Amino acid sequence: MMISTRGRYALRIMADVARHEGDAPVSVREIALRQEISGKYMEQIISVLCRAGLLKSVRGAQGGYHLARPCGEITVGMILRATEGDLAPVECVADGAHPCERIGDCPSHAVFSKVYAAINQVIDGVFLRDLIDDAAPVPPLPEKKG
Amino acid sequence: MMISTRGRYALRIMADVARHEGDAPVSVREIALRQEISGKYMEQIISVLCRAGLLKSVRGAQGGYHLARPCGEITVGMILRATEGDLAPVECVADGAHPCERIGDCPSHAVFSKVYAAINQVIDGVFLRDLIDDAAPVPPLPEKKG
DNA sequence: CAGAAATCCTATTGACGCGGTATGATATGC
DNA sequence: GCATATCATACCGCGTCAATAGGATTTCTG
Repeated sequence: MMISTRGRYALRIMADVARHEGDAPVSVREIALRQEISGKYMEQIISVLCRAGLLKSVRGAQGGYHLARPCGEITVGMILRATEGDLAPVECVADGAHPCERIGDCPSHAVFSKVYAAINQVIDGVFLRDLIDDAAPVPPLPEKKG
Repeated sequence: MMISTRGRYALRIMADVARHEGDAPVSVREIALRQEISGKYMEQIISVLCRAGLLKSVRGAQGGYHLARPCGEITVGMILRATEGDLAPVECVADGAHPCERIGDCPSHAVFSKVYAAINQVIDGVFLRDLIDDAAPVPPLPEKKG
């Protein structure tokens, strides 16, 4: 299990916001209710997603979050990299990596590079749009407000 | 960096043993000298590789390890799974996994399944034989014995 | 048979990240 | 001005990682 809850929650959060996009921003409390994620923990994850330019916030009462870009332009790769960091199987094959000192005598480098490429190909090929299309219809928000 | 030193060391250990296969078994001390890995730590990793049926041990003086099977029959996947566990990106897509309770409403499941499949395809398609063919020629063992 | 050389086994340690909680500051709609 | 939000830190318990340590067991060799 190499993707932690941070990345998994981030996907669910982004999908939730995408599904409920509208005039009103989506608040942490709404998402927490629907997704059953600790609100406080979610704040931290959302903060990362904002800084990564994937969400934008509306402060104050009736505030919340919007997608910063349309869901057809946001990939799973962007979301996971923002929250998990680069998904390289080992450090020395990552994008901006300093090559390890054993390269040249490293039998495994080629394999890890292939793994890295395979992972990226998948996560960069799936968009947020695809996630919400595939998924089940919008679950009802518990009408606690009325 | 989702593959820890255990898995990476395991690959180097297996490659080292494969390269130096012969009548005499390969000892921890030899490997430690060539690969610059802590001998004591290596013992633990090797112990796992033995239990996984990838290495077999020869006990006592002049003992050491042999490949349990020819290097054309050992895949990178076998080695990594033995030392790292299943390389599933999340638990719920692993082979014998109990499906998570949110399946059906989980937008990410399909993506993670694809990632999982892509990883397995790579690591199950590369054999120990390939590793030692690709790599640099056998490095000399420091002649400390003479 | 004694001892050296090796594997085997288990316990311990320090550092670090993960998952979450707590507290408070700041901004804003009503 | 107050409730409702986001924003920013600090903190904590826990498990894993990467070793280290110490000793028990097996076996070749002289």
